[in-house]
Amino acid sequence: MYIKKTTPTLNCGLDLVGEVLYGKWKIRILWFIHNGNVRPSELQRKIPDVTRRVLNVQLKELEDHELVTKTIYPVLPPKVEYRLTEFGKTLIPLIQSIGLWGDEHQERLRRVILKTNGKLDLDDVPVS
Amino acid sequence: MYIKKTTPTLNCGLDLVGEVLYGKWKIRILWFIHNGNVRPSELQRKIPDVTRRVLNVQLKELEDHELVTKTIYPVLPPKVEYRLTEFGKTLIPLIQSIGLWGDEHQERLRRVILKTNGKLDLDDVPVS
DNA sequence: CCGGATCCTCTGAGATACTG
DNA sequence: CAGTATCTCAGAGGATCCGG
Repeated sequence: MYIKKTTPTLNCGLDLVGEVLYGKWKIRILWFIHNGNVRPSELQRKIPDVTRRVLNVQLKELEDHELVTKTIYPVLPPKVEYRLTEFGKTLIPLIQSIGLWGDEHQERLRRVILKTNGKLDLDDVPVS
Repeated sequence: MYIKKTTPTLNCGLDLVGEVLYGKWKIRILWFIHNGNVRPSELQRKIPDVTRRVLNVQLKELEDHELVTKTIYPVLPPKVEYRLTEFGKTLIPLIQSIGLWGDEHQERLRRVILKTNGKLDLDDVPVS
């Protein structure tokens, strides 16, 4: 899940949040970082579908938006760590609530999503 | 602000929420509908930047996902009303929390967003 | 282990015009 | 007032390769 940039006019709080959370993997990244320092390679293992390039791009944006900080250790092999800023941490409860809501309504959500996507499991559909 | 479809594998609640909230205007639509019945023309006045086509597409998806219901009155001129389902209503507190967080951190958010976008309001910048 | 640069794909969403 | 059909396009994000 991710939130995407949209509004030309940034009036309400909802718009502003959209700006900083925009990006396909932002929310997941924040979630995985939320308890401790994380290295890029760990992140990639946790989120296997994202490529390194995109991961870096989105981390950079999160950094620019002051939600995470990046620490570079001048060692060999290179070591980099990300962690949430205090500001970033204030976002975690929200992400958690959203995740909880999703968990609570998991069955219904799966049902309506499947219904809509038309990705019915053809395996289960009788030919009749 | 909007949440976009993403995850091929729908494992956690976060992913599921992403599926149903995916769409550039979904969250705003839900927000505007959240206290009462709303007609398409009203929605468009509230969200002037969206086109009728896209509005219809997203409303249809919200309907398919059982977050809103559509009522068609067989009268002339045509009259249509949308309202939240009970399921849809359970989502409102989350949207509200996000909006509140955005409002609370409004100034900081504007700052970092402007900094990043580089879209400084040239009007307000003294020539000096 | 880490990041950056290039190239390419794909699809959501805008514009427009037409019907009931 | 409400809905649908085409056409088009930007740009987010994926694939790959290379360099420190």
